[in-house]
Amino acid sequence: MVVIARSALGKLRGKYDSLSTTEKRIAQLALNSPSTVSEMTIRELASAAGASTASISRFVKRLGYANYREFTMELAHVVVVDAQEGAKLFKELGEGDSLGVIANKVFHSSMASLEATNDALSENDIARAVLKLINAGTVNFFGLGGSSIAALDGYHKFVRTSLNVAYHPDYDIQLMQAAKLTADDCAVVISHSGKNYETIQIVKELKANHVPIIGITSYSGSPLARAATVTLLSLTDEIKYRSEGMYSLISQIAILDSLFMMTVLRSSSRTQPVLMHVRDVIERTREEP
Amino acid sequence: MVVIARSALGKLRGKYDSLSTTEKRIAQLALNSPSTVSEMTIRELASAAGASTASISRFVKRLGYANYREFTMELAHVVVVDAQEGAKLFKELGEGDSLGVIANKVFHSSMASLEATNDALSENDIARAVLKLINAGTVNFFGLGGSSIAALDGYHKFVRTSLNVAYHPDYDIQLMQAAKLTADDCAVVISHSGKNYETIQIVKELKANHVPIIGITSYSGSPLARAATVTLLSLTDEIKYRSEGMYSLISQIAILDSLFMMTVLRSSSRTQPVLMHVRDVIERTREEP
DNA sequence: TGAAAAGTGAAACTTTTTTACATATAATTA
DNA sequence: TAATTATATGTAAAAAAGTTTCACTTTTCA
Repeated sequence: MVVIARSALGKLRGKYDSLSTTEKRIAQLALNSPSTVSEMTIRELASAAGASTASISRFVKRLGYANYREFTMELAHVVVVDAQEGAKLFKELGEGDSLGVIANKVFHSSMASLEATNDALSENDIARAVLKLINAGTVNFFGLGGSSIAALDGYHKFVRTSLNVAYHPDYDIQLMQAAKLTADDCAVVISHSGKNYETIQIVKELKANHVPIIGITSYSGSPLARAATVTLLSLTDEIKYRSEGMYSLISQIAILDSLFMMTVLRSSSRTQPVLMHVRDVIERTREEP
Repeated sequence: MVVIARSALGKLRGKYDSLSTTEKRIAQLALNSPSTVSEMTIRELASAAGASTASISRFVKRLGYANYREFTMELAHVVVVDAQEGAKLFKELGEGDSLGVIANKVFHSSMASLEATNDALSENDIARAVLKLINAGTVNFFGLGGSSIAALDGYHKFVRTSLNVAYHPDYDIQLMQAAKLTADDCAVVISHSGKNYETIQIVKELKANHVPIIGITSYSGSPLARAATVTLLSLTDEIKYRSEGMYSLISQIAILDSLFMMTVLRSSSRTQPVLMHVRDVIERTREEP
């Protein structure tokens, strides 16, 4: 027969009535403040309950534990479970938050953003994007302002592959670069809002040259999303931050990570040697040269 | 001050690198199967780890526990938490993986990295870092290679605050910049390995000038971590990737996000107006000018 | 009411954990 | 490179924690 294990508190309540006076006192303590008791030694509990250590020892065995330590361990479990049930959802960041709380909120928001972004990715779109990348003559990253960081990251990643990649932080150069591309190349355009004026100028230039565009943006209705050949959405957690664009960066980067890994794995035999070589170079720069 | 306790696994990961060989063996056991270890006596663990009971005792104290029992107790906590989140283990990426699977793995690894990083952050360290930032004459970001992206991101974020920030991608300029700083300034040095030769040169220069250093690295035992005034660990999921440093970027950025939010919220009245203003400027560049 | 049963604490005993000490090994410095 | 210092680790003794025995008390119930 399968017996569902009761929690420590359950056992205590269940057997409470069959306990002796001294043992009831002990049980009472454990029921009232399991967390405190879980941290006590057998002596401490004995003195707190006005009983002898021997009584405690017998008491826990009566409850079905092999020894005192097992008992305190289960009590601790109870505490954790309780604490977790009490954990509430994360709200907006407030000025009263302690540093630990702020860190938790930031991290969990980032994680939620990643989850949302991952959920929203369609395999179909990804496949189209990867194909464009693999077959492109040159892969060009475009991003301005906050998104320039993601674009730079994309460049850093893909430069390790056998693909020909290009990126320049300056807007004018990006625009000129866009003018030079053809339908055989591929452009990765990153913009949180998808409607930044300069970015759209670049997109127009690319469109004029029939360059395939992989757009990474947070808004599916934005000009960038509408103009792109393939749109990959970098979603952010619904939580409102003082500076919203900030949190799509991590999602943008994760999308680039994915594209990178896919590119590497897909064109494996072609890319692997280059990747290895680049990694070796990096390794060599560590410590004394 | 209320200190948010790090989880046992967080502490383990955080200090892992600075442990001795024997202690690493012990940590490994605890990381691999916390539930088993949590039920072991010190003798059992000692024999399982091929160490003496004395080593175990010292080991737990180094992690910050008062005694062995406290350690096993916390490990038990972890078990409960882990079990509740449901196991979501991902293996190494394989060439046979479909695109959807690759995306899932990448995203979940990033999320796991964020979780581990968050876990390993101690409120104490964060507080010290934020204080250094807020009171610094100028805040300077240093990062080379892959970490230059995180450094640039840090610059982008903090430039919105009322703090004076600086960053330049070029190594020589970074080095010169480091030479100009004083004890009144603050340096944020980012390096995945924490031992890149050029980065260490910068660190030495900073040390010579007594500049407070906030180090962001993945290895607690690295030269950067040892030299830094405050070290914040950007952990990565244990899963092995073809290109390991790649995945600490997201953790690095999340740490910077946290520092940014804290700085903003802490020095609220001083920062808020600037932040608003910068945001307005950004807003104005959207759509037709 | 009085024998058996159950409850209890003191103390002996066992096990577990910590600390002190000695030795080996690595790192540092003169 | 030798000397010195710091670090790492195990052995063993001390301390602490936990369990069991046993004698004594209280309760139960025929």
